[in-house]
Amino acid sequence: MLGCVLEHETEAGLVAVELTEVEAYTGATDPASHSYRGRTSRNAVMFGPPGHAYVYFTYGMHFCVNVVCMPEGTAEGILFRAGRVIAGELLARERRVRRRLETAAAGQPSARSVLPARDLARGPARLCQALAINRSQNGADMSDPASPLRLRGNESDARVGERPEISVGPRVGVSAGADTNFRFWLAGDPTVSAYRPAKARAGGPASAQARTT
DNA sequence: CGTCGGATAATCT
DNA sequence: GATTATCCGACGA
Repeated sequence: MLGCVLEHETEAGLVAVELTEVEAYTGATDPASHSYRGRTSRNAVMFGPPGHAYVYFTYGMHFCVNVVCMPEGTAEGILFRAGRVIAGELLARERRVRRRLETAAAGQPSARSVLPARDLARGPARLCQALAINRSQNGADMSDPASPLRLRGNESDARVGERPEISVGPRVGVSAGADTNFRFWLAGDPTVSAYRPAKARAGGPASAQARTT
């Protein structure tokens, strides 16, 4: 998927990103996968045909998008973690800034300067913000060129034909399966998100028992 | 620059 | 009731 283009056409216009960072989730064999414990209403799309979008809501405020990768019944997919905006940067910037203002609305106005271009889709939830991907895109067929949300190759990239250098490492923010190197990114690309380990449970496993109030 | 805590609600146990 | 495939601003170096 690295180097491929994900684009979303809405009434507001088109935004496209070249994927620079992805993660694999291998379902039944992967304790970090949402589909590890079988089918639920949330992950149902993962059990469907490949090429469709599995969009999920997390942390009470963020969306992330995967592409289903295996035949019906096998719930494996690729999470799109980051991309470089190659079309519709103004629209992407609008969406990202608007979200930022909404978040800060209750507090004091932020005196921060302009968002750097590399941060527009740097991270799975930011990528969904920039592309306006939400619950209503869950199940969309991204393999259909006529679909508003679609995947394609990147024929216009000057690097076509070259072999990109791909780095590999553990996935971000997962606790189970943290030792599996299922994260892949274009080496040295500035739009790749920063690695963060899963949030440690306060004080470690021992204090989890102590905290029984 | 790095590290930390709060926000915030669907989902699962 | 706990956890979460995250982001942002604050703070300290």
